This record gives sequence, C-alpha cells and structure tokens, in this order.
Amino acid sequence: MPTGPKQALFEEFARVAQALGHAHRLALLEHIAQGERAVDSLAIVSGLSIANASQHLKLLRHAGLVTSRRDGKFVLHRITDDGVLDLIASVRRVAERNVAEVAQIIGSYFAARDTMEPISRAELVERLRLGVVTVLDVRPLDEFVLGHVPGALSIPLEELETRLAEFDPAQEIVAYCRSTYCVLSFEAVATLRARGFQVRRLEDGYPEWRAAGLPCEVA
Amino acid sequence: MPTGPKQALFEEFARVAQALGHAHRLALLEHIAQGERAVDSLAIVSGLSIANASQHLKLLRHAGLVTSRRDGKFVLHRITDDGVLDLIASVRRVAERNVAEVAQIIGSYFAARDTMEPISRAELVERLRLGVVTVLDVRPLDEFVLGHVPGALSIPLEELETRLAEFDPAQEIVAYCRSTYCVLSFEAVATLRARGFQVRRLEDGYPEWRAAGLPCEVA
DNA sequence: ATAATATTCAATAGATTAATTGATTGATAG
DNA sequence: CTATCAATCAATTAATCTATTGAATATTAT
Repeated sequence: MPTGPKQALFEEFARVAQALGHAHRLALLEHIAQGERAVDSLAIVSGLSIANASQHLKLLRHAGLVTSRRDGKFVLHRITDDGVLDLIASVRRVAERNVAEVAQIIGSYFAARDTMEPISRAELVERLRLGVVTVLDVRPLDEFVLGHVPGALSIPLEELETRLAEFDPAQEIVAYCRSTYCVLSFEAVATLRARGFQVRRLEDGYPEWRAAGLPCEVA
Repeated sequence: MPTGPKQALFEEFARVAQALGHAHRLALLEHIAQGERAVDSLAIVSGLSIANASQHLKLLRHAGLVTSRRDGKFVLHRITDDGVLDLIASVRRVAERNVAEVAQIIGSYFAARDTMEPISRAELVERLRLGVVTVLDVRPLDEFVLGHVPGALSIPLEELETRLAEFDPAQEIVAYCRSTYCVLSFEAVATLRARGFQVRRLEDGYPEWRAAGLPCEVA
C-alpha cells in the first residue's frame, strides 16, 4: 500500500468527512450556521455536556468546518465558509436519494406534516417585493436576533398558538427555520394550516438564505 | 437529548458522511468511479485484502454511495449516481480551502510538478472540435477500456517514456487520469514537459468528464 | 456431482472514537 | 488579588471501527 501524496490527501479528506460523521456534530453545525455562538450555548441547545461539546467542536475546527474567535470569556464559533454548507447539503442530497431509511423518515414524519413543495428563495424574494406575504421565523428568539429574513415576524414555535392574532388571515404565510429538515417549520405549517391559514415552508433554512447572498436583517 | 425525527435523520446523514471518512474507502470510490469493477480487482488496485475490501464496500453500499450487481461469479460495483461525485468534490473543496495540511501537500507535491491551472472541460471540448489537441489518458489500460474521452490516446504512465514517438511534437497535449489529485497526470505532465512537449492537465478526471454529460468512448 | 473461483460472513484482537469526570487555563469583575 | 465563569485539557471507561483469519455461500466450469 503506497503512502504517497495521494494517500496523504485522502487521509485529510477522510478527516473532513469524518468530522461530519456524527449526529451530534451535524446538530452543532446546524446551530452554528444560524450565527456565531459560544460553546456553552451550543452545548445547551444540542443537549451535550460542555466538555463533550468542546471536544466535538475541536474536531470540527481541525477539519476546517468551523472557525472560532475569542470574545472576552467566550469562544465564538462560526461556519468557516459557505463551502461547508454546500458540503452538508451534498450529504443530505445523497442520503435523501440513496438511503432508504431517510426516505422512510421523511415520508412518515415530514411529509405527514407538509406534503407541499417548499417555496423557493427566488419566489419568496418576488413576493416580498410585491408585499403579498407574511414571513414567519419560528426559531428561538436568540437565533432570530443573530440574523433573519428582512421583515420576518419572529414567533418561536412554542408561542405560535397564543399569537395567532398577529397574522393577517388574508395573506399567505411563508415559514422557515434552521434548515431543510428542521422540525420547527414543519410543525408550524401543520399548526397554522389546521387553523385555516395559507402556509408554505421556505426551501432550506436561514443559513442557506444568507449563503445565497440574499439580504439579511440583524437586530 | 431528543430522539425525534431530526435526530434520526442526522444519524443517517452521519452514516453517509462516515462512509467517506476513511482513506481506503475514498480510494475505492475513486477506482469504482472509473467504471464497474469487481471486488477482487478493487482490492488489488487499492492494496487491500479481499475480505477487507469487501467489508469497506459493504459499508459504502449501506451508505448508498455505491451500488452492486452480480454478473456471474463477480459482484460489480458502481457509483450510485452523480450526486456522489458532487459530494466527494465538496469534501475535496472544503479540505483544499480550509485544511492547512492539504494546502501543504498540494504545494509541496502537486504544484511542484505542474503549477499551471488545468484546462477546463469546456475548453477541451472546443479544442477537440478544432482538432488541435492530443488527449492523453495515462490510466492503466483496463480503466481506459471501461470508458475514456473520445479519441484519447491510451498510454499508461509506466509506458510513457518508451512511447514518446507517438506524439506529434507540434500539437499540444492534454493529459488526464482518475481524478483531480490523481498522481498519474501530474507525473505525466512533469515527464513530458521535461522532454519539451506542450502539456496541460484536464480539470478533474474521467468520472467528472462523464458526469458532465460529455461524450465517452468505450472499447 | 465435483472442483474452482469470487465473495461474504463470523469471530477475534487491536486501534480509534465517544462520553464522563475532575483538574486546569484564560479572562473578567469586584 | 481573589472569585467567578467560560472553555479546554487529561485521564478513564465504554463503545465502535478496522484488519485479519478461516469458514461458509454462490456461481460457473468440468
């Protein structure tokens, strides 16, 4: 077995792929993709101990998937660049197409909540221009604050039932959350549609919106 | 830690990524991408025992990256679809951009043999149309036989020095092999350029040529 | 049938990875 | 300077992955 430069490259490529090869790290990446976040906050939202999150993050850093900077006591992590989002999307697409278990989960859970195709980013841009749509961000408020679709209404999923009055019943709603299979927007669609609202999901999530170069609002 | 559908999806996605997370499996994928190949042949070219190759291939199958069919005594493997090539390319791009060790290997080995940018597939198509180029396939003959760029001259790297007479010294040569960082084409370029030939590499390798929908010749 | 070949399976030992715990480092606030 | 909080490190155990070996299965040729 040769140990040449090709082999050395493959080992590095494998390290990158392997960094993606754990559900916890994919969850961490999804949260990091919403905006810069500190280790303890990532640990909490991902349901990991701080030491464990720190170790997973170390691995992600060494694979070049995330980058960190210190801000006072905190070490803030961000996705290194949009190529990483492309990579994650590639994994997702292959899994969707080629792994039977994935089709099964999507069919039994996600498709049960929303069989409609999501609306594309381009379509949403057009409807925003025409002002004929209410955009709904169902992520927790701290993620909304880090950046969101301009003009979006922030209603975290758990508050949705109590804030239905904020919607104009005449206007179509487009809901989004963290990523393609983030459950928040699927649950929101199911809830709102049961109440008679016209709702659709946006394709993918906020990170992909930003990566597409579309305008983002921070507040 | 919730064990909902999102978690289940992440576990499946992780399985796909993890299948890419070993240098031997990346090597197997590169060889499989040249065309359908039997297990023993893959084991030999990858330098693995047959049982070991079989196990790695099993993992690749379960992750949906490769598909197999039985042909008589042989079990032939192929890449499931072009999305898998995209995925591998995504890993490569992230590693190139974000992993220092990769830049180092490329700088010290590959750039030392060919600092020129590779020629794009579109450019090669145009030059083929004009008939102003010799295309050189430096892969072993068995891979050439499974499919190659139309009109390409097959000279496996180890025969290159003894078959220099086959080139028209007036015509530019474009060399390609298995993939972006397959050493064969880099070595070929270095060898031929030292002999005074005008040579460039084609971007990526044969699998990407085929995946781009460009014509392929089998024989 | 029997033999030969290709592949997979099963069992094992060794290596790597993951999660937990407690100690340690870095930075800030009082 | 000390206390506090965020994060990392170090060490351990448990779990998983890898490679090897030899046996078992499937297919073809004789």
